[in-house]
Amino acid sequence: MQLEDSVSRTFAALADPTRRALLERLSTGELGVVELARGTAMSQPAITKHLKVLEHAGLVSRARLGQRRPARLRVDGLDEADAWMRRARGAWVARLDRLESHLANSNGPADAEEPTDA
Amino acid sequence: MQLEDSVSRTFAALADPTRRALLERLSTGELGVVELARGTAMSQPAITKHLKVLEHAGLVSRARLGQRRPARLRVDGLDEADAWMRRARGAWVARLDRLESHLANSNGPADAEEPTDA
DNA sequence: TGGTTATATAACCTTTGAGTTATGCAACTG
DNA sequence: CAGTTGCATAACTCAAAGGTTATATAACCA
Repeated sequence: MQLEDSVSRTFAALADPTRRALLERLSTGELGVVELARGTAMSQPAITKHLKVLEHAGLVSRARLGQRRPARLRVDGLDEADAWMRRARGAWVARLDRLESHLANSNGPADAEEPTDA
Repeated sequence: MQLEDSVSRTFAALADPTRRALLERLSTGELGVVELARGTAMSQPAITKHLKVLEHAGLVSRARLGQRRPARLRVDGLDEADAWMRRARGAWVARLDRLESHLANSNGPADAEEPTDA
């Protein structure tokens, strides 16, 4: 996971409901590890690990505030993943549109569905 | 993974660069397993597995076309995950905005940063 | 019918992920 | 100083992810 690209790290970080819940809670303000651990039925080390994953994905940053290291959301951490999704959806929809118009124009578009390789 | 929620399945599916590459290739049209396997340096069973993950995430559907079972993109498969990201980003930005205006109005907003618990 | 092609499944291996408890360490507090 | 609090790390378990090869199934072709 260390060697993966940024988009993969972000999606992987978001793929865990526990981590998404942490992000939601952090949207109300910075919180420390112990505070995050309360109310999750999970141990403190587990939270630390999840925070490390989120930090690696660029979704949170850790501060140094005396004895505490509160986690803070990084809003732009979503940018790359969001861009990927937006681009993907755009391309897919565009293709479906082309396909529909093709279907409307000609009446024998089967060759667009049947790959030449098979 | 079977028991996970839909958003988690989608993000997990997108977290693998191989699967994202498959999706990109599928955006040019339906493709069968063997065709997808060509050019990926991966075995055919691996592709079948990835397709199953993508199908479970609602990102592709499999057709039955004679002997072949071509995979087709499902555009709306991204909807839930996209909605989560959009909602999250909205909430985060909103909070940062509140924080900034708060900082601009009063000059002692430290209590908004220091959780009462610590 | 027999052979080939497309796909799925089985069995296996290795790596990673997510969690635990126990412990260390640094910083604050009396 | 001693004690406590916040967090990190170590060492471990267990399950799942991602890949492989070998094999089964099923449809097409001659």
